[in-house]
Amino acid sequence: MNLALETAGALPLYREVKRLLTLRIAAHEWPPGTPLPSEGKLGGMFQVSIGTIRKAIDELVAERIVVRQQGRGTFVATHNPSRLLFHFFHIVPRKGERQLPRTRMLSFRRARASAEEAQKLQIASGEPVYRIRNLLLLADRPVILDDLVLPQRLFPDLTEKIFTGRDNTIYHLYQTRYGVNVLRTSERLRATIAESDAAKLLGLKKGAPLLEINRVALTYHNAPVELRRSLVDTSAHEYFSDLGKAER
Amino acid sequence: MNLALETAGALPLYREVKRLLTLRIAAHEWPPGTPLPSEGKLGGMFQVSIGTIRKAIDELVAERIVVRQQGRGTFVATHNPSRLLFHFFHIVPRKGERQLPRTRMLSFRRARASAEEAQKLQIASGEPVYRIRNLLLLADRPVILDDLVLPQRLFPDLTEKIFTGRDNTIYHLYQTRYGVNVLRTSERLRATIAESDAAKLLGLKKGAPLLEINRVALTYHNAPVELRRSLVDTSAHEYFSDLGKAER
DNA sequence: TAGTGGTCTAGACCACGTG
DNA sequence: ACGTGGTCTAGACCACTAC
Repeated sequence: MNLALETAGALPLYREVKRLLTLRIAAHEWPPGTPLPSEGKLGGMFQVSIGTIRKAIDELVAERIVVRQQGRGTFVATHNPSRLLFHFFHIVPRKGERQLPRTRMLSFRRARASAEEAQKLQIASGEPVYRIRNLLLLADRPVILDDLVLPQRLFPDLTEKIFTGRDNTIYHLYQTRYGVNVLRTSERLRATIAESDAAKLLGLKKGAPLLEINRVALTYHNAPVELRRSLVDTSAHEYFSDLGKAER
Repeated sequence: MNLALETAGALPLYREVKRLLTLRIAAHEWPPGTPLPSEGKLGGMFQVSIGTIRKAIDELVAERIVVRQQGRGTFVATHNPSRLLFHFFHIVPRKGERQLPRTRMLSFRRARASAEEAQKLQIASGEPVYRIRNLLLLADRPVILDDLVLPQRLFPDLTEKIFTGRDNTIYHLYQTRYGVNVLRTSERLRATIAESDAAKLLGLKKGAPLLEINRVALTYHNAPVELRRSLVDTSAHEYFSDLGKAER
């Protein structure tokens, strides 16, 4: 009964429902933290059975776009500290419990995207970007040096003050102030050697080994929204990767 | 209608079906590569509806224990090269297509598990293990130095000859000869510095940066079956991690 | 043509959270 | 008590594979 849908071209009904739901979530019709209409109501809206709605939402749950809570409803995912800790922050102590870092901004500049950055961010070469350098502390010791590149277009009025003033995570800021919801990341890691400036900031000798992480953060429809290069002192911490648990 | 199941203790029916299927797969009732009975037949065997069977198999598919093929059947997963390449081998060229490595064994020894190894492998300290050192080549150049630790109990008659003689991947050998099916891995990464022996084997200067990967390979019920420490020359290669696509 | 998995429906009942 | 998601069922039809 795809009365209201029809637009589909050989796409299974539940995929079409999923596509429409994702579009409306991305358009902030239901902002992060708010509940979707109940499954029954969605079935009425789209003129499909509740089973089809459930199958569509099943996939949104698997992609962490929404979160189900029995007895309460289905909610658009938000950037709370625990989500950040488990899905986006992979640096853990070699011994002991994982913890969230404190951030200290070192610099905030406006610049233009290099050809390589533009390609990775899927913007035009030379488009305005922010370049931000942060030092991340774990247990009050500097462990990570982050260099971020953000398209100015996505974060129009971002200032050093706004960035520093937040009392929550960076991705929470992107989400609440700019409606940019980071859903997943793609990372490439390699070993490198501390240059003099990184060594100084991390309290290491020049030539010490560092873990370099090049990250692209992605939002709905896998659109890139942030580049991040992290240099990590792995003398007391590690990068944790629990792959294959159930990806797609 | 849980006539034949009953054993469940507040466990949803489809989870109980999944548990029983996993047990029987792990017991090699249906070896890797063979099809399960059809969904209809399984429904009859367990006295549940086909929808419940499908939900159980859905989760087995998500965990890559089985693979569905429309029109053919549902098959127990096997270690073919493409599966290895995409799920278990994360080293990719910084530029260019990913490729499978060639392996050259450097040493094969029988030894006893250290306390730390025993703990990670969930065996008794001092239990017999194999220690194997391999050099992995990509595009005919040495890139990875692997040190493996395997419990002898799981691989009773393993010899250097068997290990070297295989013309397939290591995990394929575990599976076909010993019925040990590696399903997922848990890895911890850090940056380190090449010692003299590693440097020599990888064709690097002593003190060059290396990516160190400590892996635990897991089979059904998350039982550990192999420890592996890899040292990777990341001057021309990287570790690729596409996290958050849809894990659980 | 027969058998397999893939989609979709409709309805019953359970478990949980809130008032 | 009510509304939410969670489980389970039964049956129809479609799409693909093999013979």
